[in-house]
Order: sequence, then structure tokens, then C-alpha cells
Amino acid sequence: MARVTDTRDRLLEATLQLIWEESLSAASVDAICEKAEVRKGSFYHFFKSKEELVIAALEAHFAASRVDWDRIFSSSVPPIERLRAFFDLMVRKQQMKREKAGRVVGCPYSSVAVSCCGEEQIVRDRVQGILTTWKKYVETTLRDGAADGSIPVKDIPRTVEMVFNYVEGAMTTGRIQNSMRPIENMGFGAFKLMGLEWDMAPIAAAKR
Amino acid sequence: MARVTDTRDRLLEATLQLIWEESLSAASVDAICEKAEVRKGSFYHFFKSKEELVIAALEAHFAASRVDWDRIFSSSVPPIERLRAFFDLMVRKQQMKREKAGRVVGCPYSSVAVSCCGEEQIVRDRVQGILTTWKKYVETTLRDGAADGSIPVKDIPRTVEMVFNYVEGAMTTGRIQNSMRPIENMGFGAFKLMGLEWDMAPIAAAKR
DNA sequence: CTTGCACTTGACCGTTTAGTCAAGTAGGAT
DNA sequence: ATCCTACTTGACTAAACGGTCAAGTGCAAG
Repeated sequence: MARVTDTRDRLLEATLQLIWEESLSAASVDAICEKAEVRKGSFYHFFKSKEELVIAALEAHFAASRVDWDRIFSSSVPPIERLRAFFDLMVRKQQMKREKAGRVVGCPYSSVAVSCCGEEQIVRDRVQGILTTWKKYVETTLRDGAADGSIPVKDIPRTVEMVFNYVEGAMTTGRIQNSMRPIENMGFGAFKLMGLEWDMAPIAAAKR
Repeated sequence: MARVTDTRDRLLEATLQLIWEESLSAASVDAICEKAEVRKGSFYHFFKSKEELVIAALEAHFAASRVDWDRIFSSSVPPIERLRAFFDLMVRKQQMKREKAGRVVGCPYSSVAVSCCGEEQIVRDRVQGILTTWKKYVETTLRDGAADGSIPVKDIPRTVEMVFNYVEGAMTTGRIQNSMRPIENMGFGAFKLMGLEWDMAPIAAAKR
């Protein structure tokens, strides 16, 4: 029953690559097949539509990311260090992808969701599911930080949303401007939103 | 020499409307023509390509926005009040557009730029020009606020970028989730990034 | 009242799109 | 050795895409 070819994986990989290098609209079935060196008939053996392929590609990428995140957001690490490690990882990952794709790639989930906003409800629903899961890591961390006094946060859900929006914005801007700077500054800004200082110790651990 | 029909304007209007309701890829030449009740031949009388139309539509929208912004960011108003008025305006504008389009629309500039990131360099360049102009309003305001001590900002360019990225992120998230909440919270988050408190007086006017 | 030109019209073109299908091929299990 | 089925192939479709064009129409200025 074991998988006997890597065709499916090549298709997933080619899809992400095209979304990063160009855009969702550039990732046509023909272009994906060419990049993956797969004939169209094979494509439709593995996926019943392009929509399904895109969802599968995002989901595969998310599953891979989660391995890192589960390690980085380990409860055994002090909350602030988790956050620091996370933003460091984001920068390194984006640098790697930039080398591969030849440009700053940003967040594939929001890129795809923005590019098919009025239509393709299923794609958008899956993207929202992924992004909601992402938020949970930050939320848990903020709760832990609030509990041990290391993060001076008052309204946790609101802070999570602000951090999330800021991160998405920095990724989007990085992609549009093809610049790493917004992404490199992400930790600084996010820490400020959480009442922390990126370069130093927390501002207001003594506040309470 | 005066313009004798409103066909051109109807095309611009229909384009923005489709980008908001659906997405850039849904705004095909045929769809735009149908919505504007214009025949394709007329389309190509006014614009030599779809690319040119999209740029013209964004530019027209920006020119209209600028009228409000020049009023709101008047040097005669205290810097903090300018910012407050700006975020209020953003919320009201988005509410209006939501009623018209039937969904939360977000920022058309970044939506378009994200949707054609690898290709269509000219479109992206124009979007970047628009967004850079946008930043100047905030930059001037921060400088004025730093000068009169009302805004406790240290690194002005960095703060402008953070605020910009956060605003773009909130708009993007609002669009993806079809929710006004991220946009309604925009002022709160942006003020925090600038060391201000949205609901009250500045935190640290006394800091220096 | 006629001439000129901004504008309109609908038919048309070649290409690209997502998706189908019948006819294969090849490798693991029996 | 053969059978089964997962997988592959290339030719095919219909619709949608951006864009073109020759032949109009109607208003405004001379």
C-alpha cells in the first residue's frame, strides 16, 4: 500500500514554488505540470481539481511548519524566549525561501486567500483554519507569560490579534516590496505590541 | 475638448468594484465591461491594455482619497488628533465600502500587488509609489509630534514602517476574514506602536 | 449643413484556461 | 507467470482570456 512514486509530492512542491515565485494566478495547471515534470493526466489522477491541489499544498506546508513550531513553542521554554525564537525562525525561513524562489515570498496563506477572496470559499476556509491554529501558539504563550509575570499583557485576545495582523502585514509588505527589512523588524514591532522590548529585558515586569 | 461621456469613469468604477467584491483575477476585461455596460471595443478606445486600466483605477481611487488625507493631516491640527481622525476615517470608509460591495474590502493597493507579485512590474511599481506617498503623511505627523513632544517616538522611519505594516496587515486580515474587527482595532494597535494610548492621553509625554 | 472626430458596436482572432478520456505501462502480490 | 491496479500518456474539449478591427453613430465646431 506504500506510495510508489513521488509525483504527488512534486506537484505540491511545484505549486508552492510557483505561488512564491509568481502568484496564485501564475500557478496554472499547465505551469504546475511543467515545473513538476508531470503530464496533465497524472495531475488529475491525484487531484480532482486545481482547488484541491492548492489546499493540499498549503496544508502540506503548514504540517511541515508545525513541527518547528511545536518545538519552538515548547512549554518548557520561558514565554519570551519562545517568541524570540519564533521571530528568529521566521527570518531564517524567509531567507531560505528567498534564495530558492529568487524573491521575498511572504506568507503563502494570506497571499492565496487575498488572491481568491470573492470566490473559492473552500480555499479561504482552510486558510482561515490554518491561521487560527497559528494564533493559538501565540495565545498560549501570552497566557503563560501573563501567568508568570514575564509579559505585561492585559487583553490577551486583542493582543494576539494585533500581533497576528502586524506579522501578516510585515510579510505582505516584504513580498510586495521584495525586501527582507519588514520581516527582519517583525520581532521588534511585535514585542512592542506585547509591551516587551526586543533588544532588552521586558519593559514592565515590575509594573504589577 | 471637454469629456463628453462617462464611459471611462464607469470602467474605472467597475474595476474597483470587482476587485473589492471578488479579486483582481475576477476582474477580467469581459466582466469589467459587463458591469460597466460598455462594449469591449469602447474599452480599448480608452485603455490600451487591462494593465493600464488597473493602474488608472488605483490611481483614481488614490487621488480621491488624497483629498480627505490633505484635510485630515493638516498642519494646523495637533499631530495626535490627525492620527485619531485618520483611523476614524479608515473605519468609516471601510464601512461604506462594505455596504456597497457586500463584504469587507481591505486595501485595494496591496490586494492587487499581492495578486500579481511575480509579473506585471509596472502595476507593482505604481502601487509602491502610492503606498510610499501614504507613508509620508504619517512620517510628517510623527516628526511634528516629536518636535512638540506629544509623541514619544525615537526612531521615526522605523516607527512609520511598523505602523504601515500593521495597518496593511489589519486591512488584509479584515478582507480575508470578512470582518471589520481588525480594522476597528487598527487605531488602538497603531497608537501602541507609536507609544501612545488610543483611549487616553499620550503615555510618556513626560518621559523626556 | 457639412465635415471631422470622439466614441460605439459586434464580430472576430489566437492563446490559455481547467478539465476529460481511452489507451497504455509497469511493478508488487498471489 | 500472470493478474491487478496504481500510475502514466498525449490527444482532446469547451469556455474564457486579452486584444483587434472595420464599419458604424452622433455631436460640435466651422
